[in-house]
Amino acid sequence: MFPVEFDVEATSGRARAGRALTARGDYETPCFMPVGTRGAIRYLSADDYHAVGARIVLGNTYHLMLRPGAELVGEMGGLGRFSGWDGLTLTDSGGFQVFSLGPKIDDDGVTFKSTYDGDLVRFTPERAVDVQQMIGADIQMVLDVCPALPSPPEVIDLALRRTGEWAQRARAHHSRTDQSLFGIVQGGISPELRERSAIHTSELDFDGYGIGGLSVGETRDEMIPALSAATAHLPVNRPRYLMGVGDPASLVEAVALGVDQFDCVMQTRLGRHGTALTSTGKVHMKNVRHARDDSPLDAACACAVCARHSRAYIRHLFQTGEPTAARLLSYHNVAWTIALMGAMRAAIKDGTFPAFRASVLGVWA
RNA sequence: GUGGGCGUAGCUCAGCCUGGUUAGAGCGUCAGGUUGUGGCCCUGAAGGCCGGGGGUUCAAGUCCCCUCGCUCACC
Repeated sequence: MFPVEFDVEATSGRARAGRALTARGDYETPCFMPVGTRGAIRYLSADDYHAVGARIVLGNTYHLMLRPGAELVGEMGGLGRFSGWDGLTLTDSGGFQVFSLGPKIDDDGVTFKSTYDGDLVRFTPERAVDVQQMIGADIQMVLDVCPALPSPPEVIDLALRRTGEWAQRARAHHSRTDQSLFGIVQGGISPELRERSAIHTSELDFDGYGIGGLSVGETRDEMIPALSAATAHLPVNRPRYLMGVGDPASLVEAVALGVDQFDCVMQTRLGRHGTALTSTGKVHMKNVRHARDDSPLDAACACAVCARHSRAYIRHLFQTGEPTAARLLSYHNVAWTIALMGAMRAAIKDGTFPAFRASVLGVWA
């Protein structure tokens, strides 16, 4: 386990601007990590990752294990080298697939039916660590149990207990010293359970801490107190990662509560299907009102798509089903979100974060 | 020219045989949704002189006659 150091460079209330160190380099926070589930951010290539300002790109253990296989990725030099990406990488453990694919769960692990060929796939905390060590991302996540919300208390409680036990097993099993391992806090929308989970997970002394099981059906008003309870009981000198959350209002609220990094598929999913994130809110690019609009997606955006292309052109590409449409909007949405995180970081450092937060909430809340 | 088939939403078609609320579907269009990703998926809306005319009937997209258009086969 690589002992991540996390330097808090500036604070504004509970919000932090920081720098985290991994074996292969550091990253500045607050940080948005685009999702490349199967080894690529959809429609983008490694060259683009730099251009949109990404520093860490996600991969998914479950998907990569099935195709092309963890051994193969390892043989090819690990996820970063395999995908031609010289920035940092993080693999999600497959815990979210426990939520999204509904496998059989027992105390020892989970059994998936492969989404590719129907084969049964057995996953335990130890197996998740082994597979992720082969895939070789800079940061790996423990296998957790992510229940849907709302779920009955006994379901949340069982998920919490298993996540805690599995975290301990993963921690004990992890051996790669050039790779960081993050634990994951669960507990539904209950502040009490979140506090308990945060304390228990912290005692295992991970390199960083994921906060999982949020944005899975609850409202933002339900999410905030649970998130607040979690970050309040996590160590200051380790990065906190709110998993799967990426809408601008939640990003700014989570940063205000001391979260440092995020991932989300929303940016690329919205981009593929025609919605742009802009400084004035969501814009549906398929709408006819853009047909003769020569202006960029967002006049305040510095990305390459906004520098070159009009709304009229992008709408045309969507109307005619050109794959470039999805590419351009995915590119913009990722770049836009990373820029938003950079603006938050700057605002925390120069003392204007409260005003910045209010302005974001004014558009997105 | 003769015989057959087809004309219903922007497109592809159900419905006609056996007449009966306000004529439906898929796709497309328009408007929303999308949160640790299978290029999807979900919700809502707009949009019809049922080719035209005449007839039968209490009632016609539906039955009858005429007509126009498209199409196939045969001369």
